[in-house]
Amino acid sequence: MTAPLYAKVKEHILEHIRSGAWTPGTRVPSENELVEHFSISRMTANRALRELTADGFLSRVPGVGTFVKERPARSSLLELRNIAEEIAQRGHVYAAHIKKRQTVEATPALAEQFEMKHPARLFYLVMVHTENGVPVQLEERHVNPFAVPQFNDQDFAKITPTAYLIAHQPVDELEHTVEAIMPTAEQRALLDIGEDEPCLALHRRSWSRGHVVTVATLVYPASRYALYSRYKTSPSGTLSQ
Amino acid sequence: MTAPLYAKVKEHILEHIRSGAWTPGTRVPSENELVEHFSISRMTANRALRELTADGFLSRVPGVGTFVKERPARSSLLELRNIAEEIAQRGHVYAAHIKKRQTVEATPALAEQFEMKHPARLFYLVMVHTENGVPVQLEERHVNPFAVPQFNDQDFAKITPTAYLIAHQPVDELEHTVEAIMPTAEQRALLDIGEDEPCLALHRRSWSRGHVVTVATLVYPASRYALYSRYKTSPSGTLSQ
DNA sequence: AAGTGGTCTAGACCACCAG
DNA sequence: TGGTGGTCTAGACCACTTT
Repeated sequence: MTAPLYAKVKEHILEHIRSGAWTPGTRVPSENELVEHFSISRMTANRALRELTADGFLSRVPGVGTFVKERPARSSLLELRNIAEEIAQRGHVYAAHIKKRQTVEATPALAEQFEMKHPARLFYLVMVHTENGVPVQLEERHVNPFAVPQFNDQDFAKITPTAYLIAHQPVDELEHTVEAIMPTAEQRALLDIGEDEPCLALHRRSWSRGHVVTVATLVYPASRYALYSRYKTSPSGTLSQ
Repeated sequence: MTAPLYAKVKEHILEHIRSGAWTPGTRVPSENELVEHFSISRMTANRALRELTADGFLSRVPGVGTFVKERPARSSLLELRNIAEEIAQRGHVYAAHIKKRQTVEATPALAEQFEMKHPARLFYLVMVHTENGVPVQLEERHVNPFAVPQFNDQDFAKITPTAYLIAHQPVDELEHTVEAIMPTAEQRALLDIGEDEPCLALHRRSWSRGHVVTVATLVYPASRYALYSRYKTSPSGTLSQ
């Protein structure tokens, strides 16, 4: 029932990082110090520190010590990740600001994106996600009300649209397009960036049970965000095309 | 100099998986069997199996055994695609222009990217890929000569660096970072674009057998290229996190 | 009952870095 | 020289599954 010792040690260290008590660069307790403090063997302390290092939270230097790692702002391209959690994982403060929330008539272009035969009404949402008060993502999203009727009733200060959609509709298929753009004046204002800063635009469509559920454009200021992915290929290695 | 015992055990198991001798579902040797076979302690065998499990190669069932994992349906925005084939598929004319081809001393930053303990010499290549005569990709690449000694002898007008590397080194792991940038004057000149055009920069590192083989930056003019992916999720659907 | 993985201990030797 | 991480050993107890 009770968690393994190495897990307790990991959690102890993670709490200090998440709370901000141990900032990047801070030296964390050495293996021997953990042995004393928790009355555990060195192998157990070693496992805790080694796994946190593999997870990217710490970096170790033989003969010197173990330190809290600087965590770059990166997001996985392979997964639908909840930006609120991602920011919280970095120990930073997340906040959401809703800018628009309407029901709109689909334009022909939108109807095509939603694979609709006849134009219909769509939920429309514009919000800005901030990390420590700095805008890092502008989200512009249309949602098919037939797929997720309750979508517009949610409090998106409490649950992000992505999290809500994941929880309520199984994602069967995903489409992503990434491009570099120069933001429009309106986008610049919402993200609070200068005139010459390019942005990354991530366009996402997701399907559930054969129907397009949502079409979203996520705009990231170049100076504040990069998309990241890392993965191991299968041993059989059918990676190349 | 010689590799740690747990690493040797991992490599031993990975070779059987890579070669196809142990297919998904196959039971791998138990900890006690590895203890006998390699004359190691159980903790060392345990570490090897535990790390391979964390890496996604194995799955363990207490009281039953350890098994080769089914390859997860893994698709990516960023598969390794051969740009020459991609352009040919569109029925357009592909051409490559080599701009630089040198052997350079690794800077400290590069040595770190290559996970080298001591700086060493690297192959360095800069080339421009064109579609119907228009530059669409600027490729700046460093290659670890220990991993691919013949790399610099190739004729990259006939085979792209990506295609050559795929053919000669199994890619075990890939890391991608995508960001929006304003190109430098040199990049602008090579890509023949105007002053105000942002670009997409795709940074790629690839590993083979635990070593970094190559570090590449691919720069795409925003007006001429976007990254695209579409895929179905696996039936088990562990997509969201 | 025998085998499996999951965890943990109390030592040990080594290479490395600091003062 | 003492502290650090990196590795390894030879035991141990436990919960669990299979036979």
